[in-house]
Amino acid sequence: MVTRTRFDDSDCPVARSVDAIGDWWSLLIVRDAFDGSRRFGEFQRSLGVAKNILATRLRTLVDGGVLESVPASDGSAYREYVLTPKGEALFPVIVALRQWGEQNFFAPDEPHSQLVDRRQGQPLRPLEVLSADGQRLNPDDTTVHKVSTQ
Amino acid sequence: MVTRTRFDDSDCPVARSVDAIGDWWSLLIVRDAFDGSRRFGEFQRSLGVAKNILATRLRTLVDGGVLESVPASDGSAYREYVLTPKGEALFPVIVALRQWGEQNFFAPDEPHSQLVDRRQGQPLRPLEVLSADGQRLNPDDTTVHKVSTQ
DNA sequence: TATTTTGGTAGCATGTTGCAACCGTCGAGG
DNA sequence: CCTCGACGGTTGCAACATGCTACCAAAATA
Repeated sequence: MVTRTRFDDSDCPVARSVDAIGDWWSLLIVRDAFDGSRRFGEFQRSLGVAKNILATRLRTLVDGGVLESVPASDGSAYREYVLTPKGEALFPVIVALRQWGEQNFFAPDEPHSQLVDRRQGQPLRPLEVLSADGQRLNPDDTTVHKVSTQ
Repeated sequence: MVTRTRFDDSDCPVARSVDAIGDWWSLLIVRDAFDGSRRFGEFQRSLGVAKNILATRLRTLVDGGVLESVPASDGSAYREYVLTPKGEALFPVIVALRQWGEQNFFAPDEPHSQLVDRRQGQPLRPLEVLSADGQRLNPDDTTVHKVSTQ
């Protein structure tokens, strides 16, 4: 089990997010789910993870509301794991990780899998952090505002 | 040590990213670094992590090119840990995690720390995944394009 | 010079991961 | 039906990672 409740009381959203999906396999499971994996065996073959680990991770993600266990779409008696709306909301996280990886871990000519617009077949535009009025922001342009109790 | 080289040969950028920063503490260290933490003790007090763990994480992040160990800015003989350009490029990842946490782990009226535009004091605009021509994309609008060897 | 702070390391208990073996259920073929 | 392989796990155990505490040297402070 992944039971790290140290920061459940944290007021930092990053900490709670990391608490939910911040281990090695969970993010890759979510990536595969975006990629179309649904069945236990699909995740297992794709990730090469031990079955007991996968089972506990899937349980944790289901308990955390990221995945949902639903009857198999092909009519069989098996079950499938699909992203909930909360899980789908992780899309920008996965895209951000993907773009960071592309830019920092691959030589310019090195082949890698690429996420593309299904319509145009074009790679995506790099994510931009924008202010409320649409200005591009760098880390230095932002600051953490501590909310005491409100 | 964090020695998970299982996916070093993976062609998926997400896997390589997760390999570099996908453990529980690394992302929180990076978050604190964006937040202004520089010294060993700052990270330790902020995170409440054991010192040996923090030491190994900092070493791993420095080895991975995310952080850099530089002489202390106050002229003392100590050293500081600052983000490299590669580390600064994680900004969208942290913002994405923060926004996901805000939207999914806090009651509407529950107080939490907030990242704001330093100029306006306004919270940031939610990240958007855009196609090359600027259209907003949902997960279903994208697909992974496998690059074989090119 | 004495004392505290800083930034670690060492040892050990505990928790987590991962491999392999096992096992009940499902589904297809005959 | 009946059998046999695939599916989706669980269990036991070994190896490894994590975390707590104690300790320590160098740097700052008084």
